[in-house]
Amino acid sequence: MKFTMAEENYIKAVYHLQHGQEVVSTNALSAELQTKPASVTDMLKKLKAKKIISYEPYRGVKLSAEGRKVALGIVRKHRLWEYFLVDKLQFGWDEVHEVAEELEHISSNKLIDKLDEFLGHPKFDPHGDPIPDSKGKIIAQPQEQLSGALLHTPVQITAVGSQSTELLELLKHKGLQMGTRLEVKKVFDFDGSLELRIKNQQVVTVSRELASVLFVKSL
Amino acid sequence: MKFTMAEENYIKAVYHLQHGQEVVSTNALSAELQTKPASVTDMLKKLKAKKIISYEPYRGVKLSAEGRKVALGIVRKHRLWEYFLVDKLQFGWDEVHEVAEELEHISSNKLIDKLDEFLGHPKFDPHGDPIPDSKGKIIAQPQEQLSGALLHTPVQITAVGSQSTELLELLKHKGLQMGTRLEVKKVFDFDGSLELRIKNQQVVTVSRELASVLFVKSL
DNA sequence: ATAAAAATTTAGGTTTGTCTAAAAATAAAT
DNA sequence: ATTTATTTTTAGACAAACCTAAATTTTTAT
Repeated sequence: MKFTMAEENYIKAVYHLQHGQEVVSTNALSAELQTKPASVTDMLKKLKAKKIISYEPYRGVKLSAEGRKVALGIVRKHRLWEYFLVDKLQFGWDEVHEVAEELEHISSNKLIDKLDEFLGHPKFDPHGDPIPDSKGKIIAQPQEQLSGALLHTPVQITAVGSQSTELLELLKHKGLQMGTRLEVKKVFDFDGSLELRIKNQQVVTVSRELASVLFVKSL
Repeated sequence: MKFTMAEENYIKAVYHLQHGQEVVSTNALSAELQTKPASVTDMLKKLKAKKIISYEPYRGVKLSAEGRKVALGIVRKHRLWEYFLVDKLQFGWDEVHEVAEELEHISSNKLIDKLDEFLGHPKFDPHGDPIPDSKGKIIAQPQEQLSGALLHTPVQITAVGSQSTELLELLKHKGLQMGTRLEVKKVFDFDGSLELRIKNQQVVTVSRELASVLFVKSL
């Protein structure tokens, strides 16, 4: 089955918002896609007719098995293109998201499989998110939040929870990126902020909000 | 100024059809774009309002200076992507056109300039067509038609006049491709067909129609 | 120079994806 | 358990890009 760009964007949005949630609300989609709730309702009807989602009025929406497959295909394209942009074209990891939003809609499967091969079948994109393989298989990462890390224990940043330019700008400013090694020096209970030491050098403070979207693994 | 995909396709079509011609007709665009003449008229009005073309009802259309710049930008993208597909992803030169038709609409200028650099600033695409540089400068190739080549004079294929799958399929079948060396052995006045010897080996016959869309340079 | 043919434009519709405003359903609060 | 607030859906419109059918202009042929 073929999909328009708009349909693909809705499918991808449902996929992302479904993480953890049982169903996704109309308003959540409206916010994610920057459209009005009424427009979301229209599209949900259309996707339901195509059996991509299951949806009952007022009851929220979730992807069907077929829909999940489609979503994983789009996510695969998005992340492979991001890897390409950073690894081959020397883009900064914080400036690839928007371009990949366009590239992910190029339809050729042959293209994406050849790209995958050219890149050496990478397993993670530049933000640390796993790349689904050509069959839609995706490595489930045991995402450990920085906010839950032990004190004085060296960890490494493996993923960030969003690709908003605002977040990426903040990380850049603080000198944090994928693979950065650090340890938590202090936790302030008042506001949940953390004091980190990066590579045994600079000390930076991160807010509770920031710490909750940074994922790490112990070293 | 920004353009929709449909607008870009019209601009590119006018550019291609304008080659040699003073103005381009509505019907020519309709045929090229596989749409009805009435649809073409609608779009011409729109592009005229945007000052991309000059157009008077019933009088045909041509690109404005601005329109030419836009067209060259699209052509540049198309040909760089084709080069990428063949050179990096190992696509056959006859299977890249359709994918490039999609990729040429990706908007990021940074992307295309980085891609250009990554590819080593190629001057010609896999079909032998020149690639405009980032300023819109394009090498005018002195396109010598095979149908006008001298007998028994070694020449090399430098370009093909169209990217239709039909043409590319035929070339593949005959064992002809970019860079193929050959010489014309005989010209049949009856139907304008040519007998060629490829690399001093096989002998193939090509029709007048085919010979007129193959471009060569003397060796 | 007219009549016939071809090309082009106009007029009026359709589909996709969006919107606003109003109605209906669900959830929250007193 | 009502009332109030929030969420969601319906109804009706709009722009983009296409279509068909009919009218108009230009070109070609007699």
